[in-house]
Amino acid sequence: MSAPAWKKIHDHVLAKIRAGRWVEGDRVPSEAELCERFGVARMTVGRALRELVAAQVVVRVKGAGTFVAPPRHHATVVEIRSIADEIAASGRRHETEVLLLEKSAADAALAVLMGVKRGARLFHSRLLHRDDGVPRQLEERWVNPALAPDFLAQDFTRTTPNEYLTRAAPLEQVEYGIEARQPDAETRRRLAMGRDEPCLLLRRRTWSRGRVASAARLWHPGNRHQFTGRF
Amino acid sequence: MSAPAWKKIHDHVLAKIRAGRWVEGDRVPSEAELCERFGVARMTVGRALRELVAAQVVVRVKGAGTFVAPPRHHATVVEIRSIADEIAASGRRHETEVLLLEKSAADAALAVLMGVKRGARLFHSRLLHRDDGVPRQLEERWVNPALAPDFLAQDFTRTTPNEYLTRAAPLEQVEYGIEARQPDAETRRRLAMGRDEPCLLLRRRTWSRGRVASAARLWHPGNRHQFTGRF
DNA sequence: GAGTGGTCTAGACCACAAT
DNA sequence: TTGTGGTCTAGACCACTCC
Repeated sequence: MSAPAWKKIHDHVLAKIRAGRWVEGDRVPSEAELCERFGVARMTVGRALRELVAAQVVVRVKGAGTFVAPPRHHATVVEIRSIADEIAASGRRHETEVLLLEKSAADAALAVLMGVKRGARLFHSRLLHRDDGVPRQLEERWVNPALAPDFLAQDFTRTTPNEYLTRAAPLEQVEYGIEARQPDAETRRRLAMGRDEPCLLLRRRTWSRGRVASAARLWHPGNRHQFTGRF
Repeated sequence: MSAPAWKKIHDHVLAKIRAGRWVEGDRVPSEAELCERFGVARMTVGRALRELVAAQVVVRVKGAGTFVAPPRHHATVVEIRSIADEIAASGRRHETEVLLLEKSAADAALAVLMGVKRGARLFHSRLLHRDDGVPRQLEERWVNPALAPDFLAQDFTRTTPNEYLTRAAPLEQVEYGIEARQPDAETRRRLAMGRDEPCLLLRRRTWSRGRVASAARLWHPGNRHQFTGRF
């Protein structure tokens, strides 16, 4: 029925700080003081305070004490799931049309993007994702054959590049950018977009074993797609 | 010099899982087994495993055991910092121009957005953020006076609404959406944008003490702004 | 030197799951 | 019934900070 002792201490300290009774830089009672105040062992108090450190509510300095941390950085964290997951989670039907799946050679720009030599062989795919039949994402992707040799053999109407690459090349690092862009005529046509409608573009590069595994551009119709969430 | 015992156990288990030696659903050795294996007390093993739970690497079931968690959802996580922080972090100069700072009354749409009655009093601001003199963000914001009564008295050339609101109304929940949009003529002019250039729009609502504290629309020129990052 | 946090031990009692 | 994790105690040693 009742909460664990460490949780009570945790909540007690958190409440004081949230209520503004203790503010940034103030010293929080020491472990010894809290032990006496709550009648518990030091390990129990330690656990409570460790959880507050993890939550960035306090900072602890060995030999000095425990202090209220600066108010948390007020950043918005946006989680972008794969289009297939997102559509499936909404209970709608996800379909993929493979527009292109081929070998290609790196031109100057691609060579820089993929970290390979000019003329190096790359895999290249262009997929159209539909949501209950409505175009929702045009995915253009280049893949390093050394890291994902079976890329061209995948059936992307049944799996997604994302899923295959996650299995084939363990993810080490991701770089991304979100922009608003006017699409070219081909993209506009594929996504069935109106004349002045802009695209929401997500660029993403992934690294595996120290090399660029994949570079993708995900184009979304501006009036039919948003990256959303709450927390 | 040497890492704490709990950290060694933590890393040992993590390495096994990362290497694929133990996969989703596999049973991880019990606390008792790890105690013997590493020659430590149970509390020490417990701490190692608790950290792995926090990292969503394992799940623990009382009475049953510790198991490898499903591989983490392969989503892209985008962190959007406040424009002032972002510019300052780049070592450039951030300036704010206050275009508007006033009381207003909620129309039908705003009443729904802010969760107040039609005609209720709201605070309204429109700020232009510049990056070394170049317009980078047009911020339009409505604020619930009950939660941030001193909003109109702030000097937003010195602080930001974000900073003030963080102090005044402790953040409970955030809802956001990112879209690509054509700006209206006024926005295009303020952001010094070209004719066909789209905007990257971030909408955000924040809750405090169970009520909507603030609703904002942050407009960014599509060719001068991206949400970027890597991890 | 006194106070503080970081870590660790060797027990213990409990709730719960599998058998 | 046995094994599991969740919690807790009453000590301990150490490294560090502040005075």
